[in-house]
Amino acid sequence: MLEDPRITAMGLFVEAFTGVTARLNVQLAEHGLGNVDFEVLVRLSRSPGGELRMTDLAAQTGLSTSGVTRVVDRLERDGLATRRACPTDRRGSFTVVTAAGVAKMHEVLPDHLALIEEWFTGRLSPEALEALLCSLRTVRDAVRPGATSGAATTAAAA
Amino acid sequence: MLEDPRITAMGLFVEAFTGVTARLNVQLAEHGLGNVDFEVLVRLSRSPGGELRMTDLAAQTGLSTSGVTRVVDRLERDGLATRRACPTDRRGSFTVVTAAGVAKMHEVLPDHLALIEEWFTGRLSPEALEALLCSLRTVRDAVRPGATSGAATTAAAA
DNA sequence: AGCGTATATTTGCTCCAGCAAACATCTTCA
DNA sequence: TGAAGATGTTTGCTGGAGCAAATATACGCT
Repeated sequence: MLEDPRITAMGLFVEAFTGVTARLNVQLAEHGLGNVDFEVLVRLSRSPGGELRMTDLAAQTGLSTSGVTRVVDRLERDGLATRRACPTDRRGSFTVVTAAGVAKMHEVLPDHLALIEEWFTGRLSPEALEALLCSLRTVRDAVRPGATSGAATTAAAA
Repeated sequence: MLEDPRITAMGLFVEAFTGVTARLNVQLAEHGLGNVDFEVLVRLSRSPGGELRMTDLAAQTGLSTSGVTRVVDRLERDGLATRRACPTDRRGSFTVVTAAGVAKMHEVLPDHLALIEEWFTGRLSPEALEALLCSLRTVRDAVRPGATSGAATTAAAA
């Protein structure tokens, strides 16, 4: 049972994924960012107005709401984002990426993209990559029903 | 730059992987296991004699050595593994899976395999799965040079 | 208007993992 | 033999993330 092909498949998934992210995290750490912080900044930067509700961030990232609170605390401490009160619902907050946050993205992204290519996308033929992404999309859609944050992602990919 | 296909590809990788592992972790948690604990138990169970050096566990799992110390502490506390002094090198320890540990595996694995199939392997056609695994193997080999723990894994897959 | 429930965010507490230092033992080489 | 350095494991400390409770606000119904 321990040699079941499903275990093997999952093991490969784990090793490939953790291996790639470990490489990327090294670079992010050099810029003083954790992977979570980076993901949040990317999502903010992609959003119209550069802002998102805390709740939406939680849904998109898969963090708990308290997790989001603390990520945004860090970003705010480092001047990369700010909170803005929601005008129509006084319970809510927007997180807004600052100019410094945008600048940080421009500083980090080129190398980041190069690393993704070096360790992931560039290792596969265009056809293999296309097939891989298609399969990953299938799995993602199964496993993350509400993640229509991916709507933007998916649209961009199409 | 934020819409770069490489970002999109990586995003898909992240979402698919974290989505699947989140599903699996729910089940493991029901049995009182963290994903790390489970991985260690699997690797021990697969090894001849059901034992591995702490250092080898660290290399195979990607944990730090102190991380391994504490995982094994937990397993030992729960009776699922034991330490055995290395007879030829008094600095070293083996971690040995106990009968209870093996029993736990037999208790957990069937459902675990079913979940892998439900959320991952079963979502793809056999050809697509084969292609996916091939690509993942390519990436894994690039990104984890020494991970010849995968030797066992790879051999089993072949 | 006013009560009860639902929703958005934060805070307190706890667990888990990494790093660096401590410690024990081994190895090498003079 | 006996130091100096290498290697295997554990320990102290810190930061990050989740859960559940606290807080603030909104909404619905009478």
